[in-house]
Amino acid sequence: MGVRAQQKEKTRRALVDAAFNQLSAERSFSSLSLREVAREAGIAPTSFYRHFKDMNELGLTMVDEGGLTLRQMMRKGRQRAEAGGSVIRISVDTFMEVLESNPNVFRILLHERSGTSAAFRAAVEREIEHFISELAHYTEAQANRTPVLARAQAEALVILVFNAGASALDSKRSERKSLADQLVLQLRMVATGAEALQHKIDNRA
Amino acid sequence: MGVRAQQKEKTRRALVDAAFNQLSAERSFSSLSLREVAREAGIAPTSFYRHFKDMNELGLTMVDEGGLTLRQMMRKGRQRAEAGGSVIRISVDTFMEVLESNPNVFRILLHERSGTSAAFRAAVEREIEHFISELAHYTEAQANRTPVLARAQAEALVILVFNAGASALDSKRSERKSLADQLVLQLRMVATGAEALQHKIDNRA
DNA sequence: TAAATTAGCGTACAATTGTACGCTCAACTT
DNA sequence: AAGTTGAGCGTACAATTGTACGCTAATTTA
Repeated sequence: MGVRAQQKEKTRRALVDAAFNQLSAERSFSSLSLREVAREAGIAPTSFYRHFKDMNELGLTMVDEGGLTLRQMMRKGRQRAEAGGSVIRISVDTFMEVLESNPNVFRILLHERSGTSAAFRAAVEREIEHFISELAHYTEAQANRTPVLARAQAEALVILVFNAGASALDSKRSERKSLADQLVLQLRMVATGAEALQHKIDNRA
Repeated sequence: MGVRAQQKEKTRRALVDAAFNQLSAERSFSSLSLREVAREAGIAPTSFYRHFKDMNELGLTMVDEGGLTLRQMMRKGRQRAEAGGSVIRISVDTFMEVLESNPNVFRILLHERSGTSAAFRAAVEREIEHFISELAHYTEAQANRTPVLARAQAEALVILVFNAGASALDSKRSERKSLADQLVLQLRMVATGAEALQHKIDNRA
């Protein structure tokens, strides 16, 4: 890569990083301004357009990147689980760790999921869909579920995890432990229920 | 109530209604401007302050009102259920109807739940808490659950319903049916799972 | 009836925003 | 070596925003 392209990439990263940096519990993506982001990235407002068509394009990039980051971290966690132990427990724990180290990555997904841009909502949904189908395939094979059931179960699990994540963002570390416990209980509930429903179907056949 | 107070109340309503009106899939509360709301309500921007300290106060009012509306409609639906039939199925159906007739009421709750104002998030959480505890008490009595279990179950149910509501807002009517079916399946999953976990506890004792 | 209150208005202002336009100059291509 | 490209800049402008301030006129209170 030439010197020029390298520098451009660097600036682009600075923009993305600046935007992620400005996210917080009090600041959503849609409240960021092009000028502020450019300022923090150290370039003139108008130079922003050399990298993104508009703020939306930046945002969608962030969603994609964020989803990828999250999935990678969760996958790493799952490898840890293969050494033995409850998959549910370990997954919840890694999730909570990810949340702690990358709150803004999770924040943008969480917020834009119910945001005002259809494109954003779709992008987030796509990311979540990755989680769901990964999980669905896992349970379909592992627990011998009907595809429909596996899908419904996986979706429920992911939703519950995301929801707990949202609560966790708003709570002190001391409260997070019981939050995680409650989440584990709920996930077991779903897993057990799916198991039972599956048996009912199997016996009927 | 005097003529004066009556007129004031009327204007206040106009403001709240105007704000609800301006909500849409593309427009969240935080993107509304004081001026626009005042314009639609037919008053001067500065007159807004005669009714609310600022936009936040308006928004919190809307969340409270919205939560109340939702609960009332759901309660009405539950009465219908008492005539017989699956509680889950009927609740899901009424929920979907509520969603169709009052999308913006649901929208503000959904959006501000993961919004940028701690006060808003807390207000929404309070409203959701109403749903959860109502439901928890119901199952605790009805199905003889441990309080902890009843609580976890109720929370899971509500979360899943809310989540499906969010999806429903984004889908055409034709897709809503299968969405409702999937939701029912998930709710049964949780109910069945809770039942099983409860038995496990009971037998251990 | 006289005095006090107050909903609503109009004017005004400082901030901030997105972005159009044209320039520069370093990097790249031929 | 000569010519082209394009990242980044500075200036400029029109919109829109929240809100301070003081007035009017109708209702309420005394």
